[in-house]
Order: sequence, then structure tokens, then C-alpha cells
Amino acid sequence: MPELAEVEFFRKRWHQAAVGERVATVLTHDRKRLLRGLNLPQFHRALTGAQLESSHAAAKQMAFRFSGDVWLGIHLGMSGELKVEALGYSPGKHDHLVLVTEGHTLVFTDPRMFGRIEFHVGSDVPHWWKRLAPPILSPAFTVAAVTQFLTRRGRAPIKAVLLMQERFPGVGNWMADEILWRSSIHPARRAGTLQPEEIRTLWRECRTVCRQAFAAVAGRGDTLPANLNVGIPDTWLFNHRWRRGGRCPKSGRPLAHATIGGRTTCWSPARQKLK
DNA sequence: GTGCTTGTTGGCCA
DNA sequence: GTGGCCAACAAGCA
Repeated sequence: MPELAEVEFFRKRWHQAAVGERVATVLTHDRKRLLRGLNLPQFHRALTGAQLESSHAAAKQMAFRFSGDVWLGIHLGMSGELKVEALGYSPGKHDHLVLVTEGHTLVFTDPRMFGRIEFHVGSDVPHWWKRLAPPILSPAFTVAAVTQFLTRRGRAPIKAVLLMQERFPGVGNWMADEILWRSSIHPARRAGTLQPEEIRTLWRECRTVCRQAFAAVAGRGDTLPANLNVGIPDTWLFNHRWRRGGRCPKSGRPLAHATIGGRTTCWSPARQKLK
């Protein structure tokens, strides 16, 4: 599930529970797939006793910073989630990392194991954080930058281009479909055929979808909504795309589904034409 | 049993 | 060298 705003949602969940707390125990799963490349003894040593000081989310990546210049990076992959459990929780089959703090049990669970855990000790910014593209809601995400990127990827379907993290960090499958639907652009259009007004619309809708997706998970004060779905209105494609016989919330016409750019894609043929 | 799945990477090919 | 496509990764669900 995790795209941009959902990643922020999970970051907040751990942060709100445990910021300021110290890690008493670090448990890692025997299956090391998510921990690939880590020096496990060093990982355990550095995190044990460390205090959670701050946390950050960018694109689909999270960083939890602990005392002693310890960075814990988490990518949720396809099916990862961060949970907060009570003390005494016993880890399940898919719990790959468990941090027991003074008051909580922080759990990273991921059945499909496409996620990844990163780690860094030092006052410098780790490479896995530095390499992230500038956020869509930052000033660096300009119409000109998008235009240039679409030109370079001109022969690829626009759907595939929107999934490229080097320019559209945090956009995943449903966000890409949402952005194209709101922009009235057919997902199979070659990126290089978009007209300047279409690119401007696409740029604007990228920003709108990001902004509103964040708002949907923001909650009020310290409370988080149960999940992203409760915050997203029925006027979005989001709430119709997976339903059998789903209809476009703008036109009322049936939605179409196909594999485009190698991914399941949903669009409204009434609004998004191939030209 | 079959055929999907909200992500990323590396290999192959033009 | 660059860009585009696709299989692979693994497990759960309908």
C-alpha cells in the first residue's frame, strides 16, 4: 500500500508513540532479506540504548534518527507497515524488525518482503537519504523540470514515467492513476506527445494530489486517522478504482482497467482519450 | 488450483 | 551511453 502520504502516516505512528524513548531491545528476523547489506552486530549494538530523537519521511523512504548519530532507514516496499504494540508483544512471522522501547513495541512488518532496512552511523547524511529526488511539493519541482523529463522519456507511456522516482518521488500506482485521471490524460499516451498545457495541468495535479493525500492522513492534533481511505473523498478515483463495476466519479461512465507500463492501470475512457 | 497485487532492480535489447 | 521493457523477488488473497 505505501505511497507518499501513507509513508508519512506510518512515520507519524512510530514517532508519536516513541519519540524521546530509549530502545531497550532490538529484535531482527532470521530471514535476512530486508536486512541485506547490514552489519547486524553493529546494527544491534548501535540501536540498543539509543534514544529516538526525530523522524522524517520523503518519497517512499523514512528515516528515524537516534542519539549517537544513528540513522535507521525504512522502505515499506509493497506490503510493509509500521505498527505500535504494547510491551510484551511477541513478534509474528512477518515482523522483520522490532524495537522495544521504554513504553512501546515498534514493529516493522512486511509479508511480501519487498521492503528494506537501511542503517547509518555518522554526522553526515547517509547516501540512501541524500539520493532522494527533490519533493513534488518543493520549489525544485517545476514545470520546466517536468517538461524536460517527459521529453527525455518521450517514447514511454506517461503512466510509466509518473512512476519514476527520480522525478516523481513518492508517486505510486494509485497516485499515478489519480493524477492522470484528474488531468484528463490517457495513461498510455507517449510522454513526448503531451502538449505544454497538458504538462502544466499534469504538474499542477501532481502537487494537488500530493497535498491532499497528506491532508487525508494528517489527522487532528495527535490523533491519526485509522488509515488513508477514511480521509479520501468519494470524488476521487481512489475510492472507485478497485470496485467491480466501478464508475468514474466525474462522468458516471464505467472505468477501464488494463496493464500499462507494466502495471495495473485504471482510467475513465470518457475523460481520458488517446487522441 | 489460477491469477492477480499500491515497489524496485538488474538484465537484455534497440 | 541511453532509454524502454520485463522478469524476478514472496506471500496472501479472491
